[in-house]
Amino acid sequence: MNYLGQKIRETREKQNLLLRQVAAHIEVDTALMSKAERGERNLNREQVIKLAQLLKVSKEEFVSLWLCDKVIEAVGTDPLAEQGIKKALTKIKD
Amino acid sequence: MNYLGQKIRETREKQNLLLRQVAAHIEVDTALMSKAERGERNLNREQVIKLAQLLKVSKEEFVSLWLCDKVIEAVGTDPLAEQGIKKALTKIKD
DNA sequence: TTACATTTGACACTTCTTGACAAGACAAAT
DNA sequence: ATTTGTCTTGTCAAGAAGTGTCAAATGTAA
Repeated sequence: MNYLGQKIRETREKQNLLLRQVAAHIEVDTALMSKAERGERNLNREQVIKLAQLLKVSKEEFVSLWLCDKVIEAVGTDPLAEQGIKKALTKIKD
Repeated sequence: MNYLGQKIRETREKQNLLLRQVAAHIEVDTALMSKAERGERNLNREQVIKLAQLLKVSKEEFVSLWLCDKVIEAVGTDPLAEQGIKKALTKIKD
């Protein structure tokens, strides 16, 4: 499960781009790109932004999805996940 | 910055407990407990729960603060942090 | 089959985390 | 001024986790 990865794959396929091409654009191996799309590996902020540019999606959308995935990974499957996230949202607004 | 750590310290001091005592309760070094209260080291879920019991605070409060800290750490100081957290909150409700 | 795209597992390498220890800073009391 | 007790800081080694690459395996279409 990985929202950004899904989005990247979906967008990439819509534009008939190969993993190889997308991987080249951020200068990583195709294998890594494959893993990133399936949520097996994480990308860094710079890579996410470059991908947004290549795929002509707003940087904001990709970066916030990327952060979203990080948040979800941080709370895992904890029963109190929702409360934890809510608390973080409240605190961060200061 | 670390909300759970602050809360632990505050509660511990109100009850006149020493770092040493609290540390002993979760079987860690005093130095580590000191760092945990100042957000320099992380505790694990079990330790957080044990501390809640010792300090007579609800487990839910401590665990959700602990998750809150993890979320905030995950998004860092990213300008899109708030959006990322909001997105995660939406997605997690399914 | 052949050709090409993607996935998988293994690997080296680096960075992060963990718990432990010793030494230092600090304050209170004598 | 020295002792005592609490807390903090820096460092260390072992283990865990992350990063990117390669080669082999799998899938897919002509």
